[in-house]
Amino acid sequence: MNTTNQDHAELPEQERVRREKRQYLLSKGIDPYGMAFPDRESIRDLKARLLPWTQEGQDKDFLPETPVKSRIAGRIVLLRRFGKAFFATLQDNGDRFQIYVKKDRLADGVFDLFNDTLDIGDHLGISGTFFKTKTGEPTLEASELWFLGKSVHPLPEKWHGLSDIETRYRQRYIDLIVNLPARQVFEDRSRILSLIRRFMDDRGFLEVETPMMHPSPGGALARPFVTHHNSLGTDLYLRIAPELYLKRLVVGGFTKVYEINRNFRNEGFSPRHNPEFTMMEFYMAYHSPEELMELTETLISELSRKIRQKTSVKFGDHEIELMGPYRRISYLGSLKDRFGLTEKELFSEEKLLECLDTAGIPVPPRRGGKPYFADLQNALFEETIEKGLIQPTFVTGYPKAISPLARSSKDNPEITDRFELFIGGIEVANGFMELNDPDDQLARFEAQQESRQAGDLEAPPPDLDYIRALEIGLPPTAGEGIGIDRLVMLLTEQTSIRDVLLFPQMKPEA
RNA sequence: GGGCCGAUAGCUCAAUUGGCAGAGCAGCUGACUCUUAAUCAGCGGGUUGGGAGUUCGAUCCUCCCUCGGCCCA
Repeated sequence: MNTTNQDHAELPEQERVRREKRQYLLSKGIDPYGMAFPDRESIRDLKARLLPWTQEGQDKDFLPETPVKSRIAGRIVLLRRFGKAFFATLQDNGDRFQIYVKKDRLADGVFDLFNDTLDIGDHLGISGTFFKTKTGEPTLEASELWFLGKSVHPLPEKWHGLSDIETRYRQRYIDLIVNLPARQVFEDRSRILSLIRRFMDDRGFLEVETPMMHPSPGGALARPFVTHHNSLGTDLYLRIAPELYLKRLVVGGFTKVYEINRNFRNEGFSPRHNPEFTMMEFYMAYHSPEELMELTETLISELSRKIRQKTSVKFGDHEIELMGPYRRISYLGSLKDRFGLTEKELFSEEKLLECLDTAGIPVPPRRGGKPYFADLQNALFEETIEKGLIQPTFVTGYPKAISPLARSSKDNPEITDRFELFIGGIEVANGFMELNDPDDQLARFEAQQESRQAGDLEAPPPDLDYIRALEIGLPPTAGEGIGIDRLVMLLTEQTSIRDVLLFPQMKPEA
């Protein structure tokens, strides 16, 4: 990245020429980087104000009785020169408007100065009068111009734009300028976040912020990132989940809380995984998982209506209906049906291994700390059932062995009151009745500790302060986590998580 | 970690069997005061991602590396 002012000779021609223009402006006493531009009207506001004269099918000669004037600013994204006049398209906050600059309408020398130095990419301020061209295009004719920022690096070509995926992610600022649909995804993302907050606030939830740096990782099964606190002299872990802190708050008397923030898991990237990702977790004391599911259905269909103006989305090759109620299947029941197993065979290692073999699924390794049949069941479930859950489906009745923070079901102590929501084949939400028996919780932490000692790096160590909080007493509480990035993917119809993250994680540039 | 695919001008892409690396846009020069992918005439622009090898000769074949995409674990 060469940024010196003098040594232009070695730069690519286009950048050299732009830097020379910048120097020329300076020599004429014009600041190529401009100043604040007061009394500016946004292009969005200007377009709204002009609506009476610019609606579809209106005559090009239909103009306001008294001339409409405006001061707008924006980046030049298209430029058409005509010797003694030029048309340019300004882009301001994603909105575009055409301007027309005519030599004989400007003070002496002004036209040549701008015409000789303006390039696509530059920021320009203009004061002018609204008119329509002979083809009916709403246009602002310049009476004065201001240089608001020289762009010394050329933008991608106007027609094909920027399509190189790597550059789009690494130099997102260019992507956002030239690919307006990409920009729209992030506007939608922002609106989704604000709609979710309003939805939760309207239902009496309190938004809270709990630590991102944990002395001990917990609340999920995942490898953490480690960081170091210098003055404490101890390692800290970027959180893998806020769960244990949020439930401490329910113990503390906040009966309905939620947090929307980042979690960090030390794993690889994929079209559905980024090492840091956004989750909403929320907890409702005295409520049930049943109510969580209803709330989730309402939230998702409402978001879709507000963002997409309908309740269905096109996701990859699928048309997905997001209006509830969603289909429900049972974790163990679906396995029983799929493989024709009896209740007893469902827990037989021999029988489960047979099913894996038949389905051609690799056998998971034997691990300490939890019964092997649970890992076998899970491998079967993930490979045969989960992937096919395209339309929204709640899976209920997860086994206790893979649900270390969920309460056992009253009817069957081997399964928990837990559900996961799958949409488009991906896990979007995970909720359950929280385990609030401190002795049971301690026993499950100890089982995880065994897994950990047996080499399972995803199993977290016991959190004894959390046990102490449960001893104070957690009311019966239902809690859920919703993967916000994945929800945004669905609602914006993007099949890669990187297209809903402004700056997805990338390896360092060479 | 494994497999497949990709990286060529600022951007989007070509390049026959291994034989002087091209086009459009963008840029520069000139013409042009209603264009909108403006038009017309002319000109410049490359360490073909990096390194090694085979060859008289490599964008092309072989190997290694970097980055990216998809699939798998």
